[in-house]
Amino acid sequence: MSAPAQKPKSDRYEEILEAAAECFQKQGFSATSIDTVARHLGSTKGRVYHYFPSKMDLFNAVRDRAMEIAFDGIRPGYDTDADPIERLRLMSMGHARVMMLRHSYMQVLLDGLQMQRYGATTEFQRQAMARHLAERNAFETMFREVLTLGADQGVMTIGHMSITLQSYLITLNGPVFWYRPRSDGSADNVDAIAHDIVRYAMRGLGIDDNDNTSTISTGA
Amino acid sequence: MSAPAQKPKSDRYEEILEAAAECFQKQGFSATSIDTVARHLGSTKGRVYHYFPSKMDLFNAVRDRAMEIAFDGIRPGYDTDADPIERLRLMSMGHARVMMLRHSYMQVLLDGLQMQRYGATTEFQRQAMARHLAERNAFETMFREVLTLGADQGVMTIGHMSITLQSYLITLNGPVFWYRPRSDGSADNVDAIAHDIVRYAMRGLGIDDNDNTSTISTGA
Amino acid sequence: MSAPAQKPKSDRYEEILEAAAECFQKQGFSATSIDTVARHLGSTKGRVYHYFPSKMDLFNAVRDRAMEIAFDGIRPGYDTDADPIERLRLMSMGHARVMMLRHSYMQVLLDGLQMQRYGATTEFQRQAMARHLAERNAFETMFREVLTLGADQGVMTIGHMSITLQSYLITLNGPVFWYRPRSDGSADNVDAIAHDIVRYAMRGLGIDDNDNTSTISTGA
Amino acid sequence: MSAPAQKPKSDRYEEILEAAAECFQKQGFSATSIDTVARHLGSTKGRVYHYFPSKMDLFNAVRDRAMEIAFDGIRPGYDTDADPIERLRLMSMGHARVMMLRHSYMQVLLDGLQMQRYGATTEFQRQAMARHLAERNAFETMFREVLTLGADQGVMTIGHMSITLQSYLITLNGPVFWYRPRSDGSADNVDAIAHDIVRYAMRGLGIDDNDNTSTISTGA
DNA sequence: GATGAATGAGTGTTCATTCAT
DNA sequence: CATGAATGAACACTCATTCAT
Repeated sequence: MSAPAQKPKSDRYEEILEAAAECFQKQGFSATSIDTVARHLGSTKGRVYHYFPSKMDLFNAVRDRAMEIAFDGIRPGYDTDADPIERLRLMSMGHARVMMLRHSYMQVLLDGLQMQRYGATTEFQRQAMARHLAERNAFETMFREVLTLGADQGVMTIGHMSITLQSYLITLNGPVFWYRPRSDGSADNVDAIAHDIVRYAMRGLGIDDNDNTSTISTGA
Repeated sequence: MSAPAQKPKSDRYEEILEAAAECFQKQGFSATSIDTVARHLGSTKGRVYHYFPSKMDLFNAVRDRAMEIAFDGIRPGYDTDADPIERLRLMSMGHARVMMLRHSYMQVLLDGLQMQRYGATTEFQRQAMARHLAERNAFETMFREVLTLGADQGVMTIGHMSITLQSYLITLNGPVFWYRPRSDGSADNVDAIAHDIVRYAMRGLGIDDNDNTSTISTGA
Repeated sequence: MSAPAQKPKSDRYEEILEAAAECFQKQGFSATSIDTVARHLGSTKGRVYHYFPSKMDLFNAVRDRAMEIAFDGIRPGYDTDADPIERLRLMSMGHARVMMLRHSYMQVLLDGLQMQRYGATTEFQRQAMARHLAERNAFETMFREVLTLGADQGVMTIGHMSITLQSYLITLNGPVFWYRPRSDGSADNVDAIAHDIVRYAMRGLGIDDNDNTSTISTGA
Repeated sequence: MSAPAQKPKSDRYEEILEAAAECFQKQGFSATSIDTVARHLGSTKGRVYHYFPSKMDLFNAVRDRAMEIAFDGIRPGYDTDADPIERLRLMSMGHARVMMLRHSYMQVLLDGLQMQRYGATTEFQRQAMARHLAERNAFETMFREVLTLGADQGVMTIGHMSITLQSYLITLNGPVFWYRPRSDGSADNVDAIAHDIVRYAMRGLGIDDNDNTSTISTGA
């Protein structure tokens, strides 16, 4: 049930990817050196370069993986056979949870979007960037669809679609900026936080569940 | 005394700060070299180092300036003698507008927050970081106050205060991620965009002006 | 016994040698990596290292082979039972032709001579270098012998023997610097070019056949 | 009288150029590291990079300087108001002498010509290469002119012009391959060697001065 | 025999920083 | 004030070589 659809390349590959995700998240692309990643792995650069031909390729691989994870987070909700509000709620909860549970990958994802400025020098890079932007578009479109449906049915209040969509998504993305996973790896009240965020975001669309309670524990 | 509150250091100083803000925004902290900033100024490194003892100090100066700008954006609304909803609206509009009009500085601000780990190597650095975090806290507190007031008066619906506050602020910050200033420097429909964003954000608090129109022009 | 004088090691060995000759010729010793050679073979490094213990050994092997080829080019002429002029002409034609027909190997040979300083680090290396220099000496001596004979018989005009010998040989080597094999592998007018070069070189020794025609076709 | 036509950039610049010429000569382009050059200078890489933006630029600078030197060697003879044979003799003597006296630069020059194979990756590089080839062409053309003149006047015997020209030049270039400057920097019998080489080369064109003596001292 | 993984030393290059002028 | 020179520590990436399989 938890086996990933695509075969996991190799344990080494996954290991490096994970380490890279954490480093890129903690320090950003430029400030992360391949040596840093290698040290994180307890190995030398050579290992990294054996699996990834360049730093940019490594970053792209992390970003691609992150994108997959993001899609996996919303697809169940998107595919549900329900009314737009319920579908949106499920997608949003899925996304908000991923934002916390796969924090490293998600932060890299956002960094990467800001990164058109790092000047895609090579043709290959430009293609990778274009592909990534296309995927982001596809991701946004899934939300846009459901929002449009809700607007048409008169159950959601949407002003300017693009602005509203961006605002809605940025709200769900919020945890990236302040959430820090428990160092002890314990369960955490991720669900409760996600619930609060989604409620706030959906109210912005005029959807109110009249439930004003919060179950977030105040932590340690 | 007609001198402005904070004396404008010197034209040279301001010039460098502005150039640095643009460079840091375009490429991020790590990817920006002092040479880049100097070239942007049409001078050499020497000038920069004459005014700022290190790259980090330059960055801190930009960040401090950005923080000032952010405060300036919300203070008029905060100081207004009006009900919480109106104060919040004014503060939010001010912030959203600054987010677009002073885009460079604001992006640097957000980058800097993610960056608690660019090695606070020196004691001096740690202090600078601490001071900055304190200022950010003060900034948030101004919003928190008004939100608390609104909640107490029953005119705003707030679940978990921290989550809601973060969500509210991140929504206003949204433009940093997708707004690009008109290259021709023309007026732009900043106000219209800000209006839409603020309406969305406030709806999340249960405040609805029932105005569902958008006046955003679709541009050139 | 019908086996050739030097047993052809193995097909694999020859294959690698040939590929290495081409790579070393195209890019020089330093710029050629073992990976490059392997890729040229359509295999991986392992194969190369299986037959040659180090890059330098591979290079030495190519150089040795090149030396053999050079000897093979002049020996028939040298062994001919004829007067010095005819012997010299045959040797020279043989050498000039080899210079074009075995272009890769010959270029490696010249490169190697310039390279007495690629750190003869190991004792083994020093021996290989010494052996190679001895062979080069033997090669030059074959020409020197015939030249001396010609001088003694008064049919060749030779000033300072070493200078003249070096000048004579470098002239024959000329094609290495500008000859490029036809990419379509067609017959080419190698003989005609060789003929012109040899005539020029022999005139320098005061030998003139009074034939001033050239049969070089101007190509496609 | 010995002041160079173009101002000598700066002493540092010249110093680096000279060191680079020696290193490139001794080890070739690929095998020479910037660190090697710096060590040769008794400084660090930084100095080299302060004056030359890249290794390739450094190499190009050396090559350009070498080309100048080569031109300076033959121009007096070329400009002389005399018959073709005398002009050719003067040019050839000049070239042969430069080949020994400026040995490092000249060897780099020849290496550079072989180097089209190092794949000119950047557009800028391609231009530099093209410019260099054009200069080499101009150089060859000066000889070709005089040879054509001599052939027209019936005082030189030239078969196929290109082959003969290349053979002639390669003969003059000969010392690059075997000449080693006296380590004690003493005067050396450069002129005597040049004289022998030029006589050999010109005999190849059917020009004979009937002087068969050599004045080369047998060295230490 | 041959491959893929891994390493460590190096190589070109960048860059923050210092300093003499 | 500002520049140019210089340095040393990184950093991305390459490569000869070794080794387990």
